[in-house]
Amino acid sequence: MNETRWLDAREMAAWTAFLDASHRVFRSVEQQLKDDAGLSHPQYEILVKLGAAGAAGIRMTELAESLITSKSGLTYQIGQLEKRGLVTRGACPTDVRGVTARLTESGRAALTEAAPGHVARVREALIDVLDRDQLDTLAQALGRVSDRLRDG
Amino acid sequence: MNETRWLDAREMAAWTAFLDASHRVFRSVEQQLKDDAGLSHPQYEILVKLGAAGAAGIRMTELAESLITSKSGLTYQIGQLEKRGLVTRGACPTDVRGVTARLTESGRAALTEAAPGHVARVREALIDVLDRDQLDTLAQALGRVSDRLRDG
DNA sequence: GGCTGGTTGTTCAAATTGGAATCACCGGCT
DNA sequence: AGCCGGTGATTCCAATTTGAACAACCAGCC
Repeated sequence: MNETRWLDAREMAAWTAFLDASHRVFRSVEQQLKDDAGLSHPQYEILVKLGAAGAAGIRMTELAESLITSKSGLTYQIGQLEKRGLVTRGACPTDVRGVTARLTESGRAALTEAAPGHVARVREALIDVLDRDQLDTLAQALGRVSDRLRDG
Repeated sequence: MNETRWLDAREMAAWTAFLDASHRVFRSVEQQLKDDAGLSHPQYEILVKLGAAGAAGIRMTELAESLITSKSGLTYQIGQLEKRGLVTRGACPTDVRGVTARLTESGRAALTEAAPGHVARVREALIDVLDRDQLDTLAQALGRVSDRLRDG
């Protein structure tokens, strides 16, 4: 049983800033999307991924992993979006069990409509607050963090 | 209506890394706490704040703000922790309406027990993955982001 | 062919969350 | 003292989240 290596001032500052900023940024983004587009952030992210996937759509499991959410949670949200006509479910060509989600025309329109306000808020909350070097360091550092956790 | 300033590659990289790392780090931390201490991350954060507050305790509203959560959510979680005997509610000396939450002995013990494993996971997921400069930049950049959102 | 371990997506129950409504109280003002 | 807008905390409700259980199916191997 090793002795605990507590966080020093520098490390604690980084951790609390990360915690605090994450909570605040997500809260801010959530608010904007809800108010201006009637979408939750998870829902918006689904639309973005589906938008990028094109006509072929994406498998549920793959989508869940890319969104870093649970499969059951995704099933629920896709259900919600399907009810609103923004998304359709289709059979997967290569696997009978598989389900592919696709954006409808209406869904693509909703995304197009929601995107500008969302980007503006992301700039306001995070991007435009940082300078070029900070952006690069952030991308590199947190990219590394993500990669480690994805593999580990 | 201004034209939308979309995110360029650098900005998009920072945003997606931030999104991705946040989801993954929180998920990892949540998992560790649940498995090893039977606490959710929000609950652990409550214990930490109460631990820092000492015998005087903290007012509910102040605690909610410092945790960046809703008041109703905090009421619920404090209720859960109270059931387990980790926290007590007391009257506020200066305001009859006020409620101050305090850590019990048992709560302090639970915190002491949970802390090492939690810190280890935070290191593993975030801190030890970064070098000194990255930590400093992260703290400075995200600190700035937090401050802006807190005031705005 | 038939078995077996792993995968896919959904369903289920339980826990959590946030916002609106509510009730009691504070503090300044008349 | 009495009024009034604002604050503190809880309650209530609807929406969401997660993991476990489940049923159907894939793929490699005997």
